[in-house]
Amino acid sequence: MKPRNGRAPSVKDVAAAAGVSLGTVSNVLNRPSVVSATTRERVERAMAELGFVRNESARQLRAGTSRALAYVMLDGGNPFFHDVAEGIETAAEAADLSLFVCNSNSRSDREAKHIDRLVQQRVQGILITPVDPDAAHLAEIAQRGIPFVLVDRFSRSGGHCSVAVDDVLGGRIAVEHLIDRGHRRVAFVGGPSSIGQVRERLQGARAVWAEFGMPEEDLIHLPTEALTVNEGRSAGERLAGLPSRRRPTAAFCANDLLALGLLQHAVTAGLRVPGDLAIVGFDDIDFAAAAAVPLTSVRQPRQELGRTAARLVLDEATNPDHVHEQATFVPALVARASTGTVRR
Amino acid sequence: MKPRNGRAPSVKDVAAAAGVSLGTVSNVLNRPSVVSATTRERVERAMAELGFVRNESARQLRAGTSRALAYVMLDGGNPFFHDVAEGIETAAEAADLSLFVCNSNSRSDREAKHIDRLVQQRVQGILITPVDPDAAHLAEIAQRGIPFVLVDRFSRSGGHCSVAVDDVLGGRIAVEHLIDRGHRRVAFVGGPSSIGQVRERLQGARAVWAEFGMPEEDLIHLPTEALTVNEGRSAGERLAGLPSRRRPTAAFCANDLLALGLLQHAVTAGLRVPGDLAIVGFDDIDFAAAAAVPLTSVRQPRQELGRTAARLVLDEATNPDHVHEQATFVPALVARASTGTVRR
DNA sequence: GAGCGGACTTGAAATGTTTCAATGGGCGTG
DNA sequence: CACGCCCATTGAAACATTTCAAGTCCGCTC
Repeated sequence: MKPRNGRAPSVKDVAAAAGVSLGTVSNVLNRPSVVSATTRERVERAMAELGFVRNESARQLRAGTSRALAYVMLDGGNPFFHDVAEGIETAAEAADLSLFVCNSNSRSDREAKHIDRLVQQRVQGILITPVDPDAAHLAEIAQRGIPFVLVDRFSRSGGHCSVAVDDVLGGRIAVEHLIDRGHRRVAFVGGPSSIGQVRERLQGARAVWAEFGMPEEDLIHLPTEALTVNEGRSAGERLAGLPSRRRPTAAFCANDLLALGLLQHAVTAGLRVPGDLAIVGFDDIDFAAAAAVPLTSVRQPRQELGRTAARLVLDEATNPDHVHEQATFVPALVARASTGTVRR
Repeated sequence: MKPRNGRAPSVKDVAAAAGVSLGTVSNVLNRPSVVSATTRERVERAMAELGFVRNESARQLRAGTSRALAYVMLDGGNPFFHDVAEGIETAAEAADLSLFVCNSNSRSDREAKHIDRLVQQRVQGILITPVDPDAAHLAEIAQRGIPFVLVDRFSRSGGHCSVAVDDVLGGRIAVEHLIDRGHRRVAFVGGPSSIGQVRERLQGARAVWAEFGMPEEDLIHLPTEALTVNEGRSAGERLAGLPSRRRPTAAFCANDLLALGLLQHAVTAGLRVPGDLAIVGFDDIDFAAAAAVPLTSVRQPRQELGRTAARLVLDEATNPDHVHEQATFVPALVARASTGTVRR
């Protein structure tokens, strides 16, 4: 490799070094089959010697198309989103695209900023788990004609693709499992209810509760400010503070982070899990199975969620006959020790 | 906003709509102060009407400089790296740069592919926690003149900046803490030893063990294949399989994921933690504190690691007098319940 | 030996910005 | 009224690539 002289070598430099024209170098790069073996080799040697690397900006500017997809995730601290991102990356890799992963950290302004940049980059498509699925800046993406898929959220309008799990059903199977195990007083831990997921999981829980003829007041909603471990702990405190006649024997948490926090508080407070308090989480992140008392959880097919979302966005990007699709997955209960015993 | 007609509007379209020249539109974008209030307003209105978004490729091509930094992380499944990424993002945001986060997942080929793409994108700088700090493709980045910082690894050669924690010291304080708590037989859980971190933490552990005059064979190395929860569990099995005279009363794990796996196995096997087995982890990820038995861990200043790395890479990118720097942070023990009691 | 066809290669245009020297217009000053 | 100055705007060049119509060369056939 030649010593750096400040400027990165361009196709022009390569062409000069190899004694061919610009067009030929470009052909070596993009249609190697049309150039003869001997020139190709000469050009490739020149590239190696100069340390040539194609300038993607210029390529993109001329070709008009970028080689990247983007995923804007809601909470980088929640492993669930990582697993989704892995699924997307798998699909992107297969399509020979880069994936830019951004993290909005549940902040709408950060989300908007990321989107802005991605649109400026002219990414081929945007996958997003939004802070608010009805936000104006989302509609703008679609209007702009950028392929775009909601991940882990439903599209109310049908104006774009979405990929999600049936959360109402998820709530149902979680609570049905608890009823099955003999619990007659159950807490639902989760909030804020501005999050659609939370509302729907609670709705499913209430529906099945009623169907089993249980009194409404025995399904207690413990609201939280966010879906984090910390909030789970604090919910634990509130739960412990309830008068014992009203205290639930089981809790269904809106996600695994809450459940882990609640579990920790319970253990610290000397409660046995599941003896004194059974716990069900949601998402089935790896840490759920790895908790000191392995956590029963409602599994979402995380990787597949990501792969499907990527498939949809690519279809929208390349297929002129694309029709928007709302992919729905069915959640499944994974029973573990945290709900292990049947109450007498 | 006008209806889409296929092509995204360019500065040329905006100029035409506003009745000004190209240059003026560009000035509105880049040096708003030099253009008069009335024209600026007219141009801005035209932009809004047309839904104009600057084409970043073209900007970058002409300006010669990108507006992005990249972090290639080693293991997206480990929250530690997330926290580092958050630190980097904070700094990037302050400098008004985008951050591309890539995940090599400990695979050298994926790492190389990511780097390749980043170089093609002409990112301003690359931060990386590499699979192998001596890999050839790392040296190439530097040769190419791209600012570049090793994160959570030491630069042996000094040919670039690095940001890391003193792992030998980390190993020392972990084991000293255990000795302090009265443990006389301790396991070191971690591997593969191709990872520098693992070697150094073990080295620190051995050093302090010897200094306290403990017999070498009572510090038992339980090697693992990776630093994951699963490997922690399997180490737990091997540990339980040891004859009781040789079985350690405490384990120091090379990271928190291992420690969480080990903790889980111990609890499942009916061991009390810390009564029967004390556990110390490393990194102090949030899940460590959130474990059912809160985990004692050696804390690394994760966010600060990231912020410092970003600072260094930006300095290298902008300051002609930049000198490479090896930033070293001091780890600190965070004692929690998993090592709670003093053995008589 | 003229003509033809195929295999490679060339050269120029085009992509959407930024930059910067040059231009124009208005206004105050002498 | 001429001059000079300043402010705002303009127009063209430059960035590194891709694309594609046109060109060159070569060997083969009749």
